[in-house]
Amino acid sequence: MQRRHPASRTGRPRSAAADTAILAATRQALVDLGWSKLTLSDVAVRAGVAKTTLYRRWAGKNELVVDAVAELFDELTLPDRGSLAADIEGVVLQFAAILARPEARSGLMAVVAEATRDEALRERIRASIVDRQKRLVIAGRARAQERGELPPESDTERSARAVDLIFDMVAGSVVHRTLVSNQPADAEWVHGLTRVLLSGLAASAR
Amino acid sequence: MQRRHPASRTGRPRSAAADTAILAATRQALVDLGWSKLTLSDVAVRAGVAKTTLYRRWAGKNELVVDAVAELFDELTLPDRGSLAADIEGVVLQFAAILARPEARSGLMAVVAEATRDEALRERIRASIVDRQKRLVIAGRARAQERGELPPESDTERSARAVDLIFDMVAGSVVHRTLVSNQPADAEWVHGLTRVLLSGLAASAR
DNA sequence: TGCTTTCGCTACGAGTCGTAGCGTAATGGC
DNA sequence: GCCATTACGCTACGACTCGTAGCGAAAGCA
Repeated sequence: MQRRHPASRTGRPRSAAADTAILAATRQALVDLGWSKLTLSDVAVRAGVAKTTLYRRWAGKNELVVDAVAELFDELTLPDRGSLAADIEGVVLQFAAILARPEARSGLMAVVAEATRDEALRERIRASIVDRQKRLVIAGRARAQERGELPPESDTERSARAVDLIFDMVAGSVVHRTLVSNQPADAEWVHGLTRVLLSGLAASAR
Repeated sequence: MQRRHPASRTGRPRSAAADTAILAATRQALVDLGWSKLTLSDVAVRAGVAKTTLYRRWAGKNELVVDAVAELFDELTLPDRGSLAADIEGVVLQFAAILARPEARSGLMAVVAEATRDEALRERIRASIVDRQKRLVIAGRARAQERGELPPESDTERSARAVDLIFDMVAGSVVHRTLVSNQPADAEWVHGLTRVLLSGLAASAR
């Protein structure tokens, strides 16, 4: 994840177990305390390591929480349910389930907020969360094109723009529903979202 | 905005000019310092009031920034451009312009993040920002139904769900595009968003 | 002129931050 | 086995911010 000396072969190696414990402790602290009251001292105690060890590995609270939250989204998979609509509903429901967890809710928005004034942090978020999960949109789109549900797209630039748009729409809608409107992204809501996404407002209203 | 004694007629009245100055100073501090480095002491100096005055009027940083940011969104209007698509594009571009301003970027996401662990703050955000702007969706939908672009809806509950869904999709998409993907919600992007919103993915891809 | 509330100012204890310094532990090279 | 190197645990520290208390002065209203 963060190798400063790619070929550092001498000296005592960093404890991999400490990484795991620290990231887990960070998530638990997010659950118990939330972003604003989370302190690195507290995380260190929970993880059973010294506070200085945290500062040796991460630049600060922002970077630590990004890494801790990023792991949450790695469990996302794209199920094959036979149709584009069903595939979308499946992955969106997984995404919603993650966002329902308190460590994701309080952590994700906070680092995004911090990132508005920190270019390096933005890049870290994009690399370890956003781009990492964009694979789902790409795979789903390709599968739908194979099925004939979406027309094939030869222009790679147009294709990239479409993927970006879909990702912003899907992720943005679920995040806004969950964190701003503060209402559950349950099966019924996801069904409505999928219908609008595929057929548009006029058609989905019948 | 926050009248503790609705009929307090005696004593020295609170300075309305101070409110204006404090909220403006808060926005400027968000521009200069961002959320995390913004302190109430600093805002007090900028506004030319004592720090204690701030604590007499607002419970803390969260509530102050919500009020300061909420004013930004009051300038939103729904232009009548003749078609639903054009109306949507118009209001979304306004929304994007506000979100491009640094005081909105750093303030909005931060208070939303804080609100994940603060029910009262969630309610304050919902009342002074979300529900307040939902009027735009309701008005735009009604106008489209008059034009015949959308079928009329008699069931009020279904109608409310539709409004909520549209609001989450539009606001969420723009916020995600602007703050997470960190790319401009320009005319071309908004055009693509509107097309998917109205016609769906399959149709919009042609 | 009194009564009431707000305002500006100062001072304060409590808590957090990030770092420096030091001795110890765990590797790989020789 | 010994040494160079790096990571670790621990303590202590100055700097900073927080939110509040206490006071006298100011600005309204009767």
